[in-house]
Amino acid sequence: MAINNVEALFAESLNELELTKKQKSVLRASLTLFSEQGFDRTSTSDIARVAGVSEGTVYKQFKTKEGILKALLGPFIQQVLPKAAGEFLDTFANTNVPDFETFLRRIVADRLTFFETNKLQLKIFIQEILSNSDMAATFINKTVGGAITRITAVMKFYQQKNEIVDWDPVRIVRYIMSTMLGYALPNLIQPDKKLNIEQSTDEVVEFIMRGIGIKKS
Amino acid sequence: MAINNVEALFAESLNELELTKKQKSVLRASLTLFSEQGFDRTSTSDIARVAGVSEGTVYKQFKTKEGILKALLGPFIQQVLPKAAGEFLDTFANTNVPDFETFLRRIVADRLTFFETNKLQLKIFIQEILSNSDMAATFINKTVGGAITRITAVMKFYQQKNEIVDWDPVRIVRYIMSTMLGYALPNLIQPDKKLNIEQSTDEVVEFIMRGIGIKKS
Amino acid sequence: MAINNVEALFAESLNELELTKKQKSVLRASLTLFSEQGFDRTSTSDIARVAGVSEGTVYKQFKTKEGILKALLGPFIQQVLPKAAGEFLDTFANTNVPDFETFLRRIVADRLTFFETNKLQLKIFIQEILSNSDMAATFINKTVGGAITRITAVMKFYQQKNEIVDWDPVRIVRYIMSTMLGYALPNLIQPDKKLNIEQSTDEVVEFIMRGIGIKKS
Amino acid sequence: MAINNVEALFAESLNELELTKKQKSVLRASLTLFSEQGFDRTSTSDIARVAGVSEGTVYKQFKTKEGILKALLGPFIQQVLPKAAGEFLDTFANTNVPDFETFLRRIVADRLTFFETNKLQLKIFIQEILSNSDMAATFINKTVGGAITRITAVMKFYQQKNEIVDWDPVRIVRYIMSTMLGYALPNLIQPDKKLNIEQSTDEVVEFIMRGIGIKKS
DNA sequence: AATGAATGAGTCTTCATTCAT
DNA sequence: CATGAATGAAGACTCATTCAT
Repeated sequence: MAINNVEALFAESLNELELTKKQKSVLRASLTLFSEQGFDRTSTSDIARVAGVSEGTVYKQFKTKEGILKALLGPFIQQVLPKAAGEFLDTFANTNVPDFETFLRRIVADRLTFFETNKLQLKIFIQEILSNSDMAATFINKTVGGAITRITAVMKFYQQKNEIVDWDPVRIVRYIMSTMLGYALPNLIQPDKKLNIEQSTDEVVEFIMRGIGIKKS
Repeated sequence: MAINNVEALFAESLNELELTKKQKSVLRASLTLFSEQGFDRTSTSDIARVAGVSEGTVYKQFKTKEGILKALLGPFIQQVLPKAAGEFLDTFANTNVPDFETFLRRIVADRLTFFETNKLQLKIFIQEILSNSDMAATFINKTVGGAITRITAVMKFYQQKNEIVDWDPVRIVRYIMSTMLGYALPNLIQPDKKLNIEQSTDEVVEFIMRGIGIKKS
Repeated sequence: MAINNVEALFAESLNELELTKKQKSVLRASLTLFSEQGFDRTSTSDIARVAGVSEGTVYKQFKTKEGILKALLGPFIQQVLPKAAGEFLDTFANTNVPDFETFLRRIVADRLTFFETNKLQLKIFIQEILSNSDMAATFINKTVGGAITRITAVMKFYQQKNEIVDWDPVRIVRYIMSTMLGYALPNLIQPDKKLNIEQSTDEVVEFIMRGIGIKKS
Repeated sequence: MAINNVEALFAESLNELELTKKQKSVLRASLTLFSEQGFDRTSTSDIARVAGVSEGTVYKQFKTKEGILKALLGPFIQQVLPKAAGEFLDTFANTNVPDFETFLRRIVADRLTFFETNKLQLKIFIQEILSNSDMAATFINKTVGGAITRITAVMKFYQQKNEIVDWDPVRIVRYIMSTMLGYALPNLIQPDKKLNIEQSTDEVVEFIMRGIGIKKS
């Protein structure tokens, strides 16, 4: 069964929910099971068993199985890009505008930490995006669109300062993201392995700076 | 239902099968449906309907639903990395060893073409890898392991020629792959859009060469 | 779920119950919901919500969902026929025995008023009788049987006075009841429409008197 | 769960369905069970067991439990009133217009036979009408409305011939129907008892003719 | 070879009922 | 007394798979 109201995914927030201990246990069990086996291969009786509650309890707070998915992914999605964008803006709010490498390092470290913290949600999110075209479309429209505009502004700023190459900002963002993804992806497939954030950040920044930076003579 | 014998996925090859017109139609329908909705959200009756055959016919050649998946992914998986590795070896078989950029351009163009051609299989493959840990483990053991060894040799070769930075070859391969992935991924989510192979190759190579290349003075 | 102890339905009386404001609210909500959607399509949580109480409160007074039904129908059933029979007896207690038309008019007006007042209970009662054979059997045995005897006596009285045709009293009662039913039934289906008691009584009596009356020459 | 597409009930006809032996068995079992226990108190596993088939088979032809209900009631509803109305028209197609008593006797015998033959469907139909307001509304709009017009014409015809009293035709029809109902209803509650059509018809006609007929002097 | 009716285990979901707070 | 979280037994429905025709 496909997810009907993907819109709702982006509207609700987990924080607003009053969750009892058992209901949190349901979410924890669902997070594990969905990420390990996928949404469709996880039955609600699996969830109940792992959460140590009855199946009825699973449905008390989350009216449907999809409801659990929404409760898990909603807060996640709201932070994937928006927070990054917020970070950019905060950066400019500071009078001390950093050089691009400092800026990049901050972003990369922040996002790698976010990915590592939300590894399981990210895995579930990707699973859904690959088998639910609505999900993908809505995500792109609601989330990606707005972020691109702001990020582009940042890139142009550093391009004018002649710190990075004069490529299409979208292209630059693509490289930053895909390089980070190169470090994050293997950990999605084997979630028990932990990402070394510091080293990864150093490596990503080193590579990206070579790839798009401009050496001042 | 999880896939039981992932091992078998790597053993069988579609080529060995004698397929009638109707059976090919079943595979074509399955490829489309699996990639659009995911394996679990696709029912065998969906497949039969889209393929224009009876459900009985679906089960004539492919004993189970998983059998269809194996028939689709088996040949694909055997080519994801192995063929790339083969390409490397062929390169060395030639006496005319090219410079790294030429070598890189050939690999990138080849793999981007492969991804574009096998977009749907790739999408299904990723879906499975994310919800079937057996699949991931077997893939890594059987396929990735062997490729790494050979690729490492190639990288070291060019490092000794001082054409690329002296980083861990695995790290370099990670960047090459993730940069390509940055171009391929959006097309997985929206498979109707076609990748401009030439331009993408140019851009990938340009970025990678800046990122890991060493300018000869 | 079928009703187990229909017997009990006829034993208990609502009057014996001490009902708090909230419990009356439960009964009122149940009456509305049962009559609109039927007993089975009404959930106890619906009742609790409409009554503005918690589900626990619903079960405080009425041990089971069937208990609510019994509380609603018990008093109703005890009045459907018995009171009519009582009416007959009272009539004879009077020394002024009325002519049949007067007698009939009194009965019809009384029963139509009763139906109109207890429209919702009647609707629920019919629903139950049609899907609960125990209910029907018990009702006939306990309630109808006794009434018939007394009513027969009344009919024979008027037949001997040569006011009505000499048909089987059961047949005559059938016509009286079915003619009244002809006016009551449409209002069961559309309970918001109100029955015009006076006009209906006039019409019923006019028709019945033509049908079974004997003109004195 | 209420019935969603009552409209469909009136559109489809059982005759159009190709039913296998087992599927007919499902309908037969459903007819019995629904009429005995009611729609809601009958589970699909009950139906399967009584029909001697698997639960899957129940759902092969009738996509939902409601689908079975529609298959049972659709053909019934199309004949409740329409056929009666058709009968009237056919009567007028004959040059030998019968007197009202002959006409009435024909109608009553026909409808009592219909009720007796379709006793179980009628019982189910009434159950549904009492717990599904959509059902009632649609039935009245689609079926009753049209019939009234034609029946009214017939009544006026006999009124002009001075054979029956000059009451509102709707009122007359009400008496005819409710008197018949008086004979049919007890058999709904105890469906194993068979209605004596001939005697019932005689009695109904005798009573109705007294009630609305006009004696020619 | 092909069909599609038939199967039955398994899934999501509802709901009457209980009980700790 | 009142609450509502928790339970678990059904119930409607799906679907991979089989097999007689």
